[in-house]
Amino acid sequence: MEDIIKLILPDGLKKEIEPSELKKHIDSSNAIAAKVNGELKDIASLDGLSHQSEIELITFSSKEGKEIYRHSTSHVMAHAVKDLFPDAKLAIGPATDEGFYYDIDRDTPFTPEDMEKIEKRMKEIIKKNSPFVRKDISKTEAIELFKKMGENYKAELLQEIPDDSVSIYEEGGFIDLCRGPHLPKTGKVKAFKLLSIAGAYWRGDEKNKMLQRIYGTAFDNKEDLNAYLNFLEEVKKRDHRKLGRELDLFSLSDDIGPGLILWHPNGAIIRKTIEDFWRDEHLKADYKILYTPHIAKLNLWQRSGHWDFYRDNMYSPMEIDEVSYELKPMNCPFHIDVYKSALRSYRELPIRYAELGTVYRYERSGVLHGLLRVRGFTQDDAHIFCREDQIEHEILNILDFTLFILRTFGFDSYDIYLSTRPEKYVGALENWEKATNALKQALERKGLGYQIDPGEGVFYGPKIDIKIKDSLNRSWQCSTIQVDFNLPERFNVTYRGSDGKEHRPIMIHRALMGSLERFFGILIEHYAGVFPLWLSPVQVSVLTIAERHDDYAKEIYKILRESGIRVEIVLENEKIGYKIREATVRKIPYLVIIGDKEVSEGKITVRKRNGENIGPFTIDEFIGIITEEIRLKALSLLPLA
RNA sequence: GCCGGGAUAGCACAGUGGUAGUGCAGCUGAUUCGUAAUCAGCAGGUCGAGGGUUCGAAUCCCUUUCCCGGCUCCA
Repeated sequence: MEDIIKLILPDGLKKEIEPSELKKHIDSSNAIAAKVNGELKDIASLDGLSHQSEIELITFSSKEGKEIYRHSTSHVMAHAVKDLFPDAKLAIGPATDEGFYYDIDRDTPFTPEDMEKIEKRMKEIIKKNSPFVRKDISKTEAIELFKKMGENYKAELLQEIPDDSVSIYEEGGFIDLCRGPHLPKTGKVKAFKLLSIAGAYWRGDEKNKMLQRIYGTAFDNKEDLNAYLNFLEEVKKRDHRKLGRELDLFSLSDDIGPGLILWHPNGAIIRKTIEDFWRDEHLKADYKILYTPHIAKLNLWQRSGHWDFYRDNMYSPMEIDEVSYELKPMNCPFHIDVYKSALRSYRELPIRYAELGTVYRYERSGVLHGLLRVRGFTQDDAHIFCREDQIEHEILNILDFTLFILRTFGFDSYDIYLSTRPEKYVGALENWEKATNALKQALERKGLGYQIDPGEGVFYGPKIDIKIKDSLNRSWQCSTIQVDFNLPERFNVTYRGSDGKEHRPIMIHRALMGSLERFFGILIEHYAGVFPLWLSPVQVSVLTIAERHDDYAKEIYKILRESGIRVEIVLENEKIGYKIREATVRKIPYLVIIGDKEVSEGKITVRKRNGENIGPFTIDEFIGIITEEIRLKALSLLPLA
């Protein structure tokens, strides 16, 4: 048999080559590993391959390549840590989507200075360019080896590996348990950076010991590393907590309590604008708007099952006239009660109740985070009561509606997940089947790509989650659509069918933005605080050059205000440069400049947020332009005017 | 909740045991000015809270609240 290798180059090009030519291709493509007949292998293992095989060369540019690259870097880091701190015990050190980490057990915590030392040592290890050498040994041998080295976490991991033979990797005298593959040599690591230290439980279980996790990232060139570090800077600049303070949008107060948001006027007007939009669109989509109380009798929550399933997230009951009441963590039982306030006919269905419902949930103190994770928040909630045969159609409607709302804010790329039946569930298997299929069908009919999250559904029904991608391509989960068989059962919700008998409706829970607080936080970061005109707290600022222009400016201001524009006027005794700077820092979309020229012509000059000057306009022309931009909810300032 | 770090004027920060500081913001005055910061003066602090050590604590110790980075969890 002829020795032919089917080679797949990193760019996807296929070639048939002689084994002797392989090395040349590896070198020229800068491959760091290879897939042999679909299995990931070290470069070194390719030597002497003489049979017909298919070899795909892997470089950093592929997802697998990055993973191998960063995983190897984490080994180098562990090596450096062991060199500097021999008492440290190693746990696990995998690659992540953006980098890598290594969990380490050591009595004294690592300091930023330690990180510098570790980085320095890593550079030395990389400079030595020692090869990563794989060795296959028996499991018992391996356990003994790691026990002797004092690496009891590794020994524990080994106990659970079912195979008899395991692989270890050695590099410059440093040995680690590892499935591989790895870079051929440490010198392949071209650019890396240690980023942070944090606590992490051994195996992610809070009952276990807290270890120290060192995070880092690695790239195959300095430019990409720097680009990534710049991205992290950009994320910091956009932090909604920072922008929230700078733009005076919201605050948290020690005196009020953690996880409870104060919406300042600038944030509140944005929220009001979003709420108005939300309500208008819901009415158009044939939803009915509800308002319901913030507390209800404990009994209600017992009946709904929340008291059993959700108690950890609920606040302690309060006694009112010897009856226990609970702060609501969800809106559903209230909507059910409204449904039940009358006898319902099959002709009425679907009934769609929507509410901007404020709920309170206990979140552990360590997880609170600005607007993104809070204890009191307003859900853009709705519950749809429908017949079984209406589910698919309703889901289709909701999907359209959701994507429309999200697109309005500039979110047009999504990851969609379909979560199926978990181990603990209620309801008949057959219903689960039907509902899951209805969700699938709807997604497929919309041509929406989705992933299945097996077993990740809620105990009462399957669900669709939509994760949006923001302008930095980060994913956020906001929208959720959940089918529920449980609550209609528990509350004995019925409708009268065409047969005159009682039937059980299906309930669909759905939220589009999720929580207004969280969505607002995401919006702030998505826009970097530069809100589109329709959302901007101050849409136009009228600035004067000198005091003699005040009267004319006040007239302009009055006209704008009376046209429904959110406008302010700055009559301060300051130079125009100062006023423009102040307005620019506050990211105000349009500045109306009034000086001698404008007063004499009876017109206005406009400076756009991006620094561009437009005009002169008559005030009516300008109002025409911006009211149109507001009406369209345009995402960026109109290019021309 | 857990591990680590932190809290000093409205904001951003300096201050390692000996009289609490800087910049911006604020107030007052001067300046009347054409596209990202005019100048001068003034005022502003229980140094997160409580306790302790000390002749003396923003500084050292303990407790506590809150914040930050993670873990776990989630909208």
